[in-house]
Amino acid sequence: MTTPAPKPSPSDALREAQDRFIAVWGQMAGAWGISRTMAEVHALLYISGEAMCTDDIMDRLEISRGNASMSLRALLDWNIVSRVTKRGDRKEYFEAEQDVWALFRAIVRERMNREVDPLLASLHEIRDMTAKADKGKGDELAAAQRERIENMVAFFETLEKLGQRFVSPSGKGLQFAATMLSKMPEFSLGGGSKEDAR
Amino acid sequence: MTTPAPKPSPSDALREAQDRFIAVWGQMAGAWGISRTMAEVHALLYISGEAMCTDDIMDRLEISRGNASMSLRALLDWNIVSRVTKRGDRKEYFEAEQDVWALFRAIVRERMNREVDPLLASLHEIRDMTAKADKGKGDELAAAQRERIENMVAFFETLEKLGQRFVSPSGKGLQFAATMLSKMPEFSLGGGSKEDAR
DNA sequence: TTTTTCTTTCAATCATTTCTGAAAACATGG
DNA sequence: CCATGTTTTCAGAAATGATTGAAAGAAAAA
Repeated sequence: MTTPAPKPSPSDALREAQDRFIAVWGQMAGAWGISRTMAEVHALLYISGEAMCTDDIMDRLEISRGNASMSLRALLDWNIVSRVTKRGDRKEYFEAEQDVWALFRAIVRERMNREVDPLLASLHEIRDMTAKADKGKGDELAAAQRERIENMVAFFETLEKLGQRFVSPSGKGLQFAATMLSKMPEFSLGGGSKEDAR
Repeated sequence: MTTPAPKPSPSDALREAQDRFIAVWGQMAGAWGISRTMAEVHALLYISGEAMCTDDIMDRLEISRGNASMSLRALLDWNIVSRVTKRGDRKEYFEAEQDVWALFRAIVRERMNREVDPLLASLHEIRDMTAKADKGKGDELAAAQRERIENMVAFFETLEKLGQRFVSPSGKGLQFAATMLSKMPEFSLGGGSKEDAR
């Protein structure tokens, strides 16, 4: 026999739950900024918890070899999935990060690099362009526009720093802070006089 | 003369900066989960700081009337842009929220409603499916899968609560916390023994 | 080296999303 | 009521993005 100890296959109920999970995760693809299939591959690897090879994935998700290969490659780029090799087996296997917080740290890290950093760079340039126009002469419009950009820059600089915190090794600290913050019953800081729920 | 006090038009430099801003913001569209044009319309309204009518926007962005109308409607749905009317003018004008933090609170609010809430609902169902399969008998696979979903659920419940905080009127508090957190030189909480950068 | 097994690439195809433009709907003033 | 100015809708066109499949590339085994 070729498979002396075949991996135990999940019961039907389990597999059905997996399928739901994969579908749901696939729908969120847009939110993570990745393609549907990529998300589905990740979902499969995460929920099954085991290392799978390209063919396993192709079969289970009914996608082409090319698609599977490209999706896996992209997931590797995102540092969300890693390669593993099995002794005496030529194929490559893939497994997903199992720590949920680590997973989201990786996602945040990538999105910071791909989106926030370039945005911030552009915003700085735009601020300089506007500031130049504002130079000296009291141009109402220029001054106001400059302020609007300034505000935007300030926001993203805060976001950037927060992101770095979350992503860095001390990110565990932020994780802790987030958990606390989400659990605390209520708190108020500084200014609020009358607060009304919208 | 029909326009006795025409609005002062921005200098070329200013307008060029606006164009850059619009383009950059348009590229971020994917990140906010809206279409490119929608983002550009918002960018234009934000950076110009003034209320504009549909034709102004069509002309400036070179888009069709239909597109402008649909984008504006969507921006209104997101509570990111509001209608204003000018006395003695039949047209409708639109202006963007100018408070950057309020803008992002609105975005977070929408995304929570559209994405996180449904996801969490599905996740709960999936957890129950898996839990049922795990019922009683000590099925290794089921137990492990159940735990993976449990972790995911826990993460999104934390996210959900954090989001509610940020979005709620007391969100100003979180804004404050975020600003502090991003400025603080360094801090450590709880466990960290040896932390290493990856 | 040659064969075998597995992986990657990419042009063509397919699917989805976005945009247009013209028509319909709506509103206001005469 | 009609005329006029304005906004919305929506079927089809265009653009963009995802997927396939077959061929080329790599790497190990024979």
